[in-house]
Amino acid sequence: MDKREDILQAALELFAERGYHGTAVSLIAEKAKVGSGTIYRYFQDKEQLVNELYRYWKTEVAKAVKEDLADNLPLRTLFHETWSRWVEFAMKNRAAYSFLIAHHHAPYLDQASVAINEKIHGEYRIFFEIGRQEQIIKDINPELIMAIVTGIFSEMMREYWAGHLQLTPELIDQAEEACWHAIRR
Amino acid sequence: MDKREDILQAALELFAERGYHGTAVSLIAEKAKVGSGTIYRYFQDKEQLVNELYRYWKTEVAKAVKEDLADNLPLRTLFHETWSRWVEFAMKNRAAYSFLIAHHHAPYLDQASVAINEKIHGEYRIFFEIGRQEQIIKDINPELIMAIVTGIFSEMMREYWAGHLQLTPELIDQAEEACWHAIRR
DNA sequence: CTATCCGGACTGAACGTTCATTCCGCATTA
DNA sequence: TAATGCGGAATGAACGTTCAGTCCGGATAG
Repeated sequence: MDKREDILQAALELFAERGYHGTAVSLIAEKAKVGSGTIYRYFQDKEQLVNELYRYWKTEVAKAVKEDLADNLPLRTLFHETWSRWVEFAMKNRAAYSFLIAHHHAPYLDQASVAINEKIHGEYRIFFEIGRQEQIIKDINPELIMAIVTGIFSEMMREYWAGHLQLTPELIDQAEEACWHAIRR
Repeated sequence: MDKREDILQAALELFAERGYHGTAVSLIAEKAKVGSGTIYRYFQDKEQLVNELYRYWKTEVAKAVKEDLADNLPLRTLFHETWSRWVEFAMKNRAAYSFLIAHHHAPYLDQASVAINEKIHGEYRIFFEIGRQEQIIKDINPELIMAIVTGIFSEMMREYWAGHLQLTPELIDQAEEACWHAIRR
């Protein structure tokens, strides 16, 4: 019984559902089945808790997307593989992905969290920059390419979680293809 | 000097920047230069205030996008016109658009707000459904089409406001074209 | 083996602060 | 004078955080 894990898990779910300011520390304690004081044995304060969560899951997604990924795949194949893994992660870890997009630009994220964010963002962007040079991807600002891909993906997940969209394998493929049409030359 | 307007404007900017739970009523009062009690002369409580704001601006965007819009335009032209108006609105009313996307699925939105949401959502979707029948738009779930378009658009604005993207007229056109490529047949 | 002791993980009541909301007296207008 | 609009101090609930005390498993003493 790892209390630190229990606290992180409870906080993740509550922050994802109710937001940072909408979640009282006592509520996290209750859900994690610990005394509220215990939270302060593991985390300096509420802000450190949310940052630790953010960095942990941001890194987890990046790991899940990258691991055992053959390099020198053609870009279209790489895109397909990445898209699939992203979907798989988001569906397996709804609270985590939901938490990440909700806190993406939150003012209480500290320097370290912002740094991790930019690092990972850059790792994805580089692929589109290469594709652009190879004239596979549209000749437009790679930041816009990133916005298109992440925008489509996160909105699709939001609508799925809101119950407006059924994520069948066909729909996931259709979304991927549409996304590719948006960014390919 | 209309205090009700002052309160709505102050609340809009604060909610957009700091979120609902992150904004104290006293802060709204200070920014609007009224006593905190005055807010309760115009609004039942904080929740009614946020809902009134939401419905007001949701309706405003819809109006701005629709007004004086010729019907029987070809869908591609209609899409261009809508995209342009949407951009114009978002840039002229940063706080309002930012507020709207931040509170899109918030749990404190009441029935009336959700109803307006669905009504306007449906008005947009119908165009894509027609385009689908006319075989101009991809033969996929119209909700996915909606998610693609709103996802690209709102992510683009977020990145612009975060300072990561310069919204030049060319970039706006490029984004529109990319978005069209995603959804056209 | 049993009894006693001990460190520190843990709890939750309590603290000071901040919150949303109410209340009341003053100012303004009629 | 009476009625209304308003500001901001007052109120109590809820917040994040603290801390005195409890509990428990293992070390020590008998």
